[in-house]
Amino acid sequence: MRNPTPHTKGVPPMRKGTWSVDEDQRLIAYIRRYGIWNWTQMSKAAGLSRTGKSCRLRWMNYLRPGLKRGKISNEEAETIKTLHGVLGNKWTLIAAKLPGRTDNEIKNYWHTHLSKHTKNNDLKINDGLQEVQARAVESEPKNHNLPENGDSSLSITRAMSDDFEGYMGIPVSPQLSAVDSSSISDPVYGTYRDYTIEEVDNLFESFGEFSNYWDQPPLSVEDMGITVGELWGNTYT
DNA sequence: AATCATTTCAACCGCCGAAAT
DNA sequence: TATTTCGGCGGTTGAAATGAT
Repeated sequence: MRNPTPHTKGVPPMRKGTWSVDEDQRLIAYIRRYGIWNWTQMSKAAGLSRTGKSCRLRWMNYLRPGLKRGKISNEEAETIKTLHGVLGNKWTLIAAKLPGRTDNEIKNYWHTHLSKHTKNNDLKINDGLQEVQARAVESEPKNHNLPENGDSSLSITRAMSDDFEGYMGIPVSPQLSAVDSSSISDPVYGTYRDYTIEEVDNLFESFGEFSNYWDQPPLSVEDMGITVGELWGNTYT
């Protein structure tokens, strides 16, 4: 754990740096049990001394189900190179075309493997770029159901991303054409959702044992019944 | 085997827009 | 309406891992 935050008067100290196994277990167990609703409150309820942002980042980039973790394949690298040529540093949009990869992972890969080798690739795809851009602008906003005053630049970027599959022949996973961060599929536990506050309140009311949850100390990791080696069927250190 | 240099990548930061208060 | 909070994004950092000497 590098750079621990010094205690500031009146402000609870927050942990920073590398996540411990215990912290991972707590976050996973909490989300398995209660889902995702408010990262700041979830952190407290799970007994973590982490900011909500830190929890969200850890979950999205490392703990959530469906991440590949392995090396970027040649095919994936080609997709990243090509899409980056069209979209630029739109890491989230590029990641949406690569199943199981995070924007952070792709950004890292770009900087460490590709950024210095892209001059030729940029030239190669430049011919197609203008046509894709023109088509995206022309189709905006009527094909994307945007309000009149919507963010047309973002829509155009999305349109270019969608169109690029057809234009450049890049394979796109069907499930990713409509990636929605509000639902996450887990082969064992089904689908998680981002709950609204109302939904959480209703949930808590409907389950008597949770009605006084906020007054209770967090469950121990043992009570949560999760051990290292069982996390999403993977082992990690 | 020891030391120094380079690379990798997990996690932080600041900024911003949207939603809540 | 103004302010605060939250979460998403892209840029950046620096410890750990890996490679070179």
